[in-house]
Amino acid sequence: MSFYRELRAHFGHRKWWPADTRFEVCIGAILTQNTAWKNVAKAIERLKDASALDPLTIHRLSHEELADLIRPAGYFNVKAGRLKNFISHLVRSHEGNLEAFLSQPMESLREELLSIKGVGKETADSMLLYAAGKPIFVVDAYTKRVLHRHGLIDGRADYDTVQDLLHAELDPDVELYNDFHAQFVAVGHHCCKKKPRCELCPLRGFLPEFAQAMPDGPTNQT
DNA sequence: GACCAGGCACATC
DNA sequence: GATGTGCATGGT
Repeated sequence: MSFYRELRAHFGHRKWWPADTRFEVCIGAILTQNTAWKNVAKAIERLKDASALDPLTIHRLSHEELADLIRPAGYFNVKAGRLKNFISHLVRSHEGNLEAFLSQPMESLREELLSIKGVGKETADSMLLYAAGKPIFVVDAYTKRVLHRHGLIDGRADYDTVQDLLHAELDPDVELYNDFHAQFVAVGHHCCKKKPRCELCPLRGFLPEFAQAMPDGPTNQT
């Protein structure tokens, strides 16, 4: 869709997610819940420095040790529990083998992820798209804010509504979903933060008239 | 010193 | 089912 083309032309390919391994993507997805990525990066760095960025090592750490390592990411007690929940599930159901866990079909994998306490829709979908390479669109605060600021969704639209809209508009293409979501984050950082429509916004052409055309418009041709 | 940042589970009505 | 609250650090 042209909305994506504008962003892509402005920001270039974003090459997401910022992580070296699939496991790091999963850990980052939990740590970034309601938290600035800068703080998450610090926490991940601390895990790396402690040689603790792998399932079995984290599984063996005490709650206190893990919480202390991820302290910079905030909510460290909550998140230590959530990381433990995720890894306990991985160890119990797949002997700690993340590749095996992620290689199952998307539907059952999503259901399994959502059954883990501390993994909600956004966290599950981030893991599905960016760690497992499944074609599912990640809806986060940036996605909603940018779409809302440009008149494409209602401000109170819930997760499923926004995701359904994107799925209906776009071909189920992992590369597209990957980079498109990253573009939302880029424009969210860049200029969609406080001002509804800033002068520099690469999407400034997409205002109400486009919004009206969106629901049933043929916007998914590349 | 407020206010915000790539959520989620749980309590309450 | 909708709405409110706790969780916490670090940057602006």
